[in-house]
Amino acid sequence: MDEKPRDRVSLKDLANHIGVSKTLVSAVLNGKAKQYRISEETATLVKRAARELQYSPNMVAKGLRTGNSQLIGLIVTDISNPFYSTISRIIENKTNEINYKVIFGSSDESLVKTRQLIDVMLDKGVAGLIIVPCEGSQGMIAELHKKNIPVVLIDRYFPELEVSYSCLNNFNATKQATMHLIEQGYRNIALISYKSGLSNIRDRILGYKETMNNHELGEYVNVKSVNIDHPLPEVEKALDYLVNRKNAEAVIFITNALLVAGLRSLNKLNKRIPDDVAVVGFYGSELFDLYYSPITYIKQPIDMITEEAVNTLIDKIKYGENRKFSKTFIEPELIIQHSSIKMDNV
Amino acid sequence: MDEKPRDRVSLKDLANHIGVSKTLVSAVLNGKAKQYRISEETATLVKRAARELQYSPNMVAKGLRTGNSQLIGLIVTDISNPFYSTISRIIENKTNEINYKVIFGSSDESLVKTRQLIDVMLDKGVAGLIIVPCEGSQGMIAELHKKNIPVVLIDRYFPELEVSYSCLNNFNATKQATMHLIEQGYRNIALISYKSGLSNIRDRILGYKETMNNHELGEYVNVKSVNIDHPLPEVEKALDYLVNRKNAEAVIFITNALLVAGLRSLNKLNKRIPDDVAVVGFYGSELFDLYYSPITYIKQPIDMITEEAVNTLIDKIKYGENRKFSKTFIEPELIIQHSSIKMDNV
DNA sequence: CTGAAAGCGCTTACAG
DNA sequence: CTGAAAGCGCTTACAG
Repeated sequence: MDEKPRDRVSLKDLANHIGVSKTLVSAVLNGKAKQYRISEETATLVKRAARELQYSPNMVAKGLRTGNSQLIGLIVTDISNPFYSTISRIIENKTNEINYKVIFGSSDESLVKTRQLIDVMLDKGVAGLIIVPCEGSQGMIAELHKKNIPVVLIDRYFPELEVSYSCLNNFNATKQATMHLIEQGYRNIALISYKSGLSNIRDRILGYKETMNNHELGEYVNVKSVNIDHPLPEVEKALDYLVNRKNAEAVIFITNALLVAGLRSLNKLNKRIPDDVAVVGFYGSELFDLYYSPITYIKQPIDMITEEAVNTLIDKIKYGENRKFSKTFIEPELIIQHSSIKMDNV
Repeated sequence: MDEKPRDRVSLKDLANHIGVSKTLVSAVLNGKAKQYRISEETATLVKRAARELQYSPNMVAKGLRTGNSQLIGLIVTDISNPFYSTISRIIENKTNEINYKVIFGSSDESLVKTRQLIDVMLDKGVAGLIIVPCEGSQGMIAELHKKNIPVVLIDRYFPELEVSYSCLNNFNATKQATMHLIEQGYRNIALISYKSGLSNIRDRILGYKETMNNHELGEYVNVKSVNIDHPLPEVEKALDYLVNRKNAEAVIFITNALLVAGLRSLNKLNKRIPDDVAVVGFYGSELFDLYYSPITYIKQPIDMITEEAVNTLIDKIKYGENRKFSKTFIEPELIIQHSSIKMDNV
């Protein structure tokens, strides 16, 4: 109950200690000594005292006065998901360079949570936001943009919005994967996806479909979309149907979680990879390299995607270029391993 | 360059709009209407206006005035590490309930970075800190505690410090693992560890050694400690030595990263699990269940460890109980799978 | 070259 | 029941 004060020394303390005004100290410490034509000696005096008394400015007060909080808000789907925690780490590194800190929140794909997160982050005075937008959040995003709050989307975008974003080229991702399987000699190629209207999912499906059609394999196009919350049972059912009934020779899983569910299911169905069915995954843990059949997967250059997003946001914050609309698609890379190699060819 | 103002309505705006004082509005909105004996009608009037004008308080200003930032600082080793990102998520959930946000930082086991992170977090006015302390950081931690800043350690602790912490019972973790292997009939059991003086590593080694000694297997005690930065080559060398030269029948890997390196190495050395060598891991990804020999591992109840840490911190913040010293060890759980079963027994 | 004053948006004694 | 005033720790015109 008795909260002892944390005896930090304030600007005032420091000024009193030296016997000058707060204005002076503030100017010196903010590197404006020259601009204010403050004498060398006074400046060094102030700097030394600041060091000796271990003065460090109260950023809250500074933020209130200048309107600059040096804080960035990050809203992801779930920080405990390795993909998003990797993004977080890269954002941390990039923003640390310019002395910003990031506060984060997980939306769990919920509109309500997204709204709450945006609100409190704004209340905390974030200078800008990096958001992995959930389905149906275009209204909120547009609103932010209209209020002239710096915001950039990552991982997903809304084509109808002129809000900057940085994403994987998801269309090319599944195009590459499908091409690779076709080149291997597979014809009956299926794809397992989520029920979702998000841009990344949509583009991944599109890349697959168009590639199939362009190779006159339209008759084999087969997309099974499962529930995002508990994919396992539905993935199992879908695979049973695709492999046992439709004779699918290869399956593309368009997220990491779907791949995990897929591998479990294929084991259960007693299907060997790639002998019974070839597999291509997405993103992927290094652990898939240790699998009995190392998994071919689409690699996302997360660092490039994220760095682009951060750079864009910083530009907006620093130069107020919120009207500048930048869209970035980073190209994927297909890592070919054992799981997608047609054994007949070997 | 022309930064448009973000036209948020302030307390003053709101007060002027209704035609009352800021004091009044502030009191009502903070639920102190009764305390200040403000009439029902005025109160409802204020509340309605607040809603209509979409007033939301500037937490920065509020924080400056009250000294309460509603911000918690979290310092982990690396936010992109799944173990720490899971911790982050749990902290997020717990703190959201009481309207706190968390700002995070990764120390990379570096004292310099830890120091920097602590400093800026303090500058940002965090109400308290949750820290995974790196080796040699006891000085900084002690300093924080002396300054009466609420801090609780997680995952690791310093026995010489009276600073609250919440950790796994690491001693029992390896004790359980070792016991299990002994019960299976293994005698020549080795352990692979990091070169580190951190409490969690130390306790894990201790649990193994004591258990071995208590079963008169002291002659087999064999701890190989590798460099934390690039474990793979050293793990491979260690395993070659342990298995091929010392005839180790079972190996305990005391972190997730070591296990991954271990599995890679055993593949390379053409050793089958558990036929040639039994394996027990730590923490563990769900992907290990999919391995050709599903891995036995020590499970950390991360949620319990983390929730305890958060609760402790919140108590300190709310009730100023920084003198209360709480140490918590959460018991591990051994998940027994295929990799540690002695085939002779089957 | 240096300082007094106002103000960022709040809360909190205090007065009436 | 309500409001004027001071102050949290800063920065920034402005005056000298």
